[in-house]
Amino acid sequence: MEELDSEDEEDDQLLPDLPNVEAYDEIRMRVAPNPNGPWHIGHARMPAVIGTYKEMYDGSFLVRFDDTDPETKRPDLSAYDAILEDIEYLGFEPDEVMKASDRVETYYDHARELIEMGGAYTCSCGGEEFSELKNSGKPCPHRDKDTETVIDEFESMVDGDYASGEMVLRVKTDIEHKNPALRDWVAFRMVDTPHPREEAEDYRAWPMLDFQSGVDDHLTGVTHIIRGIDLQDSAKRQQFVYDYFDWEYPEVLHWGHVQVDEYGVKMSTSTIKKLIEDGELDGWDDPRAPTIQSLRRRGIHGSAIVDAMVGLGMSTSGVDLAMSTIYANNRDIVDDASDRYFLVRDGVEKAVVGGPEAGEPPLHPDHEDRGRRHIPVPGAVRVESKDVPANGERIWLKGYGCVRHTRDAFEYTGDDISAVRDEGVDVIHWVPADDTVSVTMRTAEGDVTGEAEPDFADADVDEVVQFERIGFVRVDEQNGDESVVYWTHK
RNA sequence: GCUCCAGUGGAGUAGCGGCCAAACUCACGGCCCUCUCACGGCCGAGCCCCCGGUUCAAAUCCGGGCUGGAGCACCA
Repeated sequence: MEELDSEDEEDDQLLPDLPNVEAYDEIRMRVAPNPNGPWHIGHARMPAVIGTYKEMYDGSFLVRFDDTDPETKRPDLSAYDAILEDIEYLGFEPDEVMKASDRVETYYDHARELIEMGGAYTCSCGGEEFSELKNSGKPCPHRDKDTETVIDEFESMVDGDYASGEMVLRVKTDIEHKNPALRDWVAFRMVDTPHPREEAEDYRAWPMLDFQSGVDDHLTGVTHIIRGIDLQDSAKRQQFVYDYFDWEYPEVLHWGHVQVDEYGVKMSTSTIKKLIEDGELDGWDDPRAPTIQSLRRRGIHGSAIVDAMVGLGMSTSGVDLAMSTIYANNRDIVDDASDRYFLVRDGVEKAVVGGPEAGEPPLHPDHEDRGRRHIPVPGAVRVESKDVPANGERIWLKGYGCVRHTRDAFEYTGDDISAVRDEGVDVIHWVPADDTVSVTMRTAEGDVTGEAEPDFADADVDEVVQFERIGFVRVDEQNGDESVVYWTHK
């Protein structure tokens, strides 16, 4: 019974326990992005889960930019900082930051050591040629070169004496291994294109992910690796290197791919980059882009994203993340603080006959103490065309009173709320016919324009407000009678 | 073809031998509250992929199948 009680206390933990935590003094993890662009929403899962585990175990994590491909997945120089900013916005602080392209000499040293141990060989087979041998479980003729030749050829690789494709260094694994994915994989290859970072532009022999990452994980004391199922075989590949060096492989967990609904744009860094280059998107923070920067500009809090990502758990199957989950999380955070205003899109002007000179709805229905807005009625108001009642019918202008649609005007019929409570009159939002604030609302479906009530000019840039009956928005620009807002969610 | 991995309401997760004709979050529908279609409250919705087996007892264990995903790159 005592055992049950003590277990109950940890019953509501967010994520399943990491394996074998007792074996380590400190749980250490890493986030290893390729800096080929700012992050899309799916990337948030890395810091969200790893950061949460860090908190659970009072551990640490480092950010390591795996930027060892200057060509195919060429690093974007601005992405290094952009990614670190994304992580900070999500609410996490890395304990350390490093770049693989700063550590190339370390990889060379380990390659030399591996060669000395007979664990690697230089190979000049063409890709297809080798693939055929490999698939039939046959070694290539280079496999049995003597160590000296291998060292010489590797140094030539390091010196940049070969062109791309001429020579690689392979790890000697098991050419007959039942899983073809593990047979004698490439550890280093030649790349003609210089690395975009000045510090690394002279290197031509670049390590492949499995070598670089395997060496780094050990050298940086990583105890737990969490990565996608696309890297399922990586641990098994890297195990060969670990065996040569007599290292202990960290614990590994894999998760499936995250798919996000609601976007027309494919969630891939290269796709988004192309759309921006082609001018289809205005930038990484375009509201139509499925990126972290975009959500940020829309006024979504990092923790709303993090909670949704953590909620996906650690399943290895592919998962669909509904944006509505992020929105619901964010609404929880934002609703109480957001002041209310009226915005009328697609407005129709109606003269108001009779009635007071202004309406005064509260800034927030649950917080009368915040005060009221003042919306003048200069003889006419503007309402959304879909809200105009049929002729002869009544409608309640929120914070103002009841009007009847007669001929082409609104005739004031009083402020007895029983019209709404007992007689079923609908309540709508409205703005004065003049002196409104022109608003451009940027949404994932494109820009929407409208007129906001005068007091909306008081809303500060960066503030999240709710346009009643429309949704929440983040104020992006305020210029007196003109304003740009970004759609947050309903 | 070879090798891995997974399969619980619309989405996600939890449960991992009896307390489970299944819990939670989001979505959806309905009702209530409300001068917002926000917030809040209540209700609805699953034969736990299939077939066998083990067991007094299976969503939970075992075998087979089916379906889905991933890898077999000089990408990460």
